Amino acid sequence: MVSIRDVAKEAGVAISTVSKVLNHYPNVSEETKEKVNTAITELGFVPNTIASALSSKKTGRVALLIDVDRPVQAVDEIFMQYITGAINKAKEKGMDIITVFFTMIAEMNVEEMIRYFQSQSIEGLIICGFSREDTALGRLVKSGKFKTVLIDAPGVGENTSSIHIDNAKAQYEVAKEFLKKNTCRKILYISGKKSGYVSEERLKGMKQLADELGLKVLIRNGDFSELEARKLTMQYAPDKDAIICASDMMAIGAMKALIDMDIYRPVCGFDGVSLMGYAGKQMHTVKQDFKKIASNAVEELSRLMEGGTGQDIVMPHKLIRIKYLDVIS
Amino acid sequence: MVSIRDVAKEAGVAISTVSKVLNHYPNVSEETKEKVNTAITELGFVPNTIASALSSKKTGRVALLIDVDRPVQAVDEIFMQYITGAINKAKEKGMDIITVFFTMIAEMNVEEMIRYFQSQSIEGLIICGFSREDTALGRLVKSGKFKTVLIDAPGVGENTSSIHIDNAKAQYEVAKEFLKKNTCRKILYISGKKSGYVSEERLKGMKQLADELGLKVLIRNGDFSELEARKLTMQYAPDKDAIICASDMMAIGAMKALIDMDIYRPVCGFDGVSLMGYAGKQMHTVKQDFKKIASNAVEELSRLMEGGTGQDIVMPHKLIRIKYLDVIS
DNA sequence: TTGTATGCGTTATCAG
DNA sequence: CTGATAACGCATACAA
Repeated sequence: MVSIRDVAKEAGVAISTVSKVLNHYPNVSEETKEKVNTAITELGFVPNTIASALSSKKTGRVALLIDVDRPVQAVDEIFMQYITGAINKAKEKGMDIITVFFTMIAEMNVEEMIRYFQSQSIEGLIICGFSREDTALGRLVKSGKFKTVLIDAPGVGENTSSIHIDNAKAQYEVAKEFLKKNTCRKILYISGKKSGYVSEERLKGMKQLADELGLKVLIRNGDFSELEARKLTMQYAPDKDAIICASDMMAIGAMKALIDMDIYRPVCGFDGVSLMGYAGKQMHTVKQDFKKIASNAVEELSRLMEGGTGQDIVMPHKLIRIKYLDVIS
Repeated sequence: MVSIRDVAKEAGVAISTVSKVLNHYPNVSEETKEKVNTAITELGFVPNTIASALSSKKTGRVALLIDVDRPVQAVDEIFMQYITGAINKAKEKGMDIITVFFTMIAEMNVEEMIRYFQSQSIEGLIICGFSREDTALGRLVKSGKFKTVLIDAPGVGENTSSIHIDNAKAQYEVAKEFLKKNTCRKILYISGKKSGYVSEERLKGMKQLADELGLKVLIRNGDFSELEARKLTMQYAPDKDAIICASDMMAIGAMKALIDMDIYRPVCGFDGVSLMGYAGKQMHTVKQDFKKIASNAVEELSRLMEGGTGQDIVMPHKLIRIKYLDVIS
């Protein structure tokens, strides 16, 4: 392997000089800069990030933590968007990113987690799917050992930022739009998890709209499960006018149930996954740009690692309707 | 940060001794092993993988190369399976894995690719979605600079292994099973890419069956595209008895087209993605365990990196039928 | 503006 | 079986 030392020799300068041009230091004459650069290309020199990291004590490595326990396909779509968005932006910024699944650290206590990430020389974390119940992970974040960006979870602090859409507003808007097309008064609202942040936000939006329009809303928790939504629909839908769900998967479960029951009720979803195109009916939903969100999360993490302080970032959303032919073309 | 040096001091031994117990060298007395280990836990020492890698010149880092250009959802499911399978196994083996998308290296020539992976201290590659047309990537593999495992592509060599199911056999079997339930003679076979390895293998299996059963098969390339399969179905299905596709996505496209045309023909798929549950009809298909395949790929790569020589690995497959209620529960 | 020297935390070689 | 000590490739404070 050709090292900085060989480059120095070839260019007839000192090692430190090479290092300086490599890291774009000021105070290097154009002349020597050129000498070094030609030597670099001639020798095909590749800086060794490992050595660089060891010496500078800056690895630029971050971990993308993802909550994949359940093998649900539409969730795959969302996570793939997160992963591609994050990885591409990381490459662009010269950062190094590894993907870590919750299951890999599920059994660990805080100390073990810290040790694990330290041994991996991780400097920052991006967490998708953080829930209040996950106390170990929560304390890891609070420990301040790592700069952290939380996707879809609150918790802004000195070295923790949060990024998400305005879930309450989005739910309010999509439901409003949905009800404009379908005049209904008795609604079944299938919420997410009982004490989940996004679930609560969306529920808040729904309640606000219900107040404004004087709707009669029955609220049930579907746990973001397609199957659970199916059951709730079968149980409660018959005497309701419409079903509004806090996620597309639940909306699909509800729609499929309605078809099997052979009754029709309009259904409204949330997330904008392409599976909606296969559900049989075109539904209203909220489209989140997961890729962009992850991309911005990486950028925000980079800012934190450079000394910035935590902040709350709100991303835009769109109201859409998804149909099969759009999805496949 | 507490280092090996602190541990040595605490345990009252030399640095090198600590290193030896850390790496499970023989020739270390139980006594000193204990002294060192207690010191380690007391101090909460975490070995620095960066320093270790620099010194040993072994990073244990591998890259998982994935071909995500088209944003197709069922493909997401497959890639997520690959990713989780690979990452979990890598953690288990103490390897370090980064995910790289084809788009990130698409513009590079061989030299640039080599440089990129070297700068990342990558020692091995796992490639999913390699196609003959990708000459730069092909030459990267042949360069021998990195140990490589190819998923679903041929190319066994000194330091290259290949892992895949027996595509010809699987296509033969699933089509046979399918035709046992649906007595047909005139078949539309929608193949994948014209000169793709898996496509050719599957086509081979189909042809063999056609010979055996004296079927009349019209072969068309669907390019693994749902939309293309839809078009082909609309064009050719009316005077055929059944449609057999080289992928589930194309099978779904065909099925949806048939529904829209309001005619019925049995359809057979290949891959076993859960989206099949949403297609409206229960179809025959081949189930691949993508997670296990990726997991084994990592294991194989590890073997290569330890000096093993390349080999061809054939994974098992299953014939199944997917229905909605199975998918969501 | 450039060069020298030291250290980052390990591993590995070789003496003892 | 254990301990010095020289690398590994680079960054950086400091001297020139």
